[in-house]
Amino acid sequence: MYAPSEAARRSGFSLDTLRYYEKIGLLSDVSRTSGGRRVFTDDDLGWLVLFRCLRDTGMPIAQMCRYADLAREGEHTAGERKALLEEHATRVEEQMRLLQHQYDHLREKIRFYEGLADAA
Amino acid sequence: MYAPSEAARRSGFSLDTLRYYEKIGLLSDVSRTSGGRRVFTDDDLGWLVLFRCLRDTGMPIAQMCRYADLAREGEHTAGERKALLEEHATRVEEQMRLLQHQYDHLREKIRFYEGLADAA
DNA sequence: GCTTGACCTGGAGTGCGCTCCAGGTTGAAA
DNA sequence: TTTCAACCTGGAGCGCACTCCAGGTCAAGC
Repeated sequence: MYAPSEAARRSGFSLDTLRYYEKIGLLSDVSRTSGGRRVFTDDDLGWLVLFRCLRDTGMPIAQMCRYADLAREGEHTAGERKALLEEHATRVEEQMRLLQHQYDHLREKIRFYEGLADAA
Repeated sequence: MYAPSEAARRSGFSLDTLRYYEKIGLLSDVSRTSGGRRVFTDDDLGWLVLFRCLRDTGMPIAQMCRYADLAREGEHTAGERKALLEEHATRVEEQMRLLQHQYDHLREKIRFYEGLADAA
C-alpha cells in the first residue's frame, strides 16, 4: 500500500501523470481511502514499472492501453499480449541500431573538431 | 544542386520540414532559382545529414539552432560547438544505457509469456 | 481546535515538432 | 501552346503526452 507521492517516487511518474493514466483507463480503478485518497497496491506498482519500461522504449500510450485492456480481458489474451510485446521489442532493436549508428556519426564529428584543435 | 524533392529524399526530411527548418533559421537562406524555387547545395545537404543525426539522437531543435548559429559566427566558436556536441554525446550514451536496460526488462517479460506457453 | 501540507476533481493550457491548407506560380514535357 | 506536377507563401491546425490551475477536502501533529 503506497500513498500517491510514494507511488510517484517509486515509479518515476509525476502525480499528475499517475492521475492522467488513471483517467484515460491505462491504470484501472485505483482504490481509495474512505476520504477519497488513492492507495496504490504492489500490483499497481508492478503495472507502473511495466509502463515505465514501455514508455522509456518509446511505446505510444495508445498501445499500452491496448495491452492493459487485453490483460483485463483475461488469460486467453496472453498470446496476443506476447505478440504485442514482441513486435515492440523488434522496433526497439531497430531503434537501438539507429541510435548506435547516429552515435558513431556524432563521435566522428567530434573527432573532426579534435583534429582542428591539434592543427591549431 | 538538388531540387526540394531530391533534398527531401536524400535527407529523410519532408518538404514541409525543410521549409520549416528554413523558416526558423536552422537552415540559413537556401538559394533560389529565378522563379523562386529552392535549390539545395551539397553544403545544405551536409547540414541536413547532421540535423538528421542530431534529431535521431534526440537533440531538441533549439539546441540545433544554437549549434547552427555558432557555426555561422565563424571559426572562433569551434570550441563551443565541440563542447555542445560532447555534452549531447554524453546524454546519448545515457539514453543508450537506459534503452538497453529497459530492452532487457522487456525481453524478460516476453520470456515470462514463453514460460506460460510451455506450461499450457 | 487549528494549522498545514498532501491530496482531490474537472477542465484548461502547454511545448514540441511538425503537417496541412488555400490560393497562386513555375517550367518541362507532349 | 497547353497541361500538370512540382513548387511557392503565410498561416492555421494537429497529435502527443503531459502539466497546471482553481477551488476545495482530508488528516496528522502541535
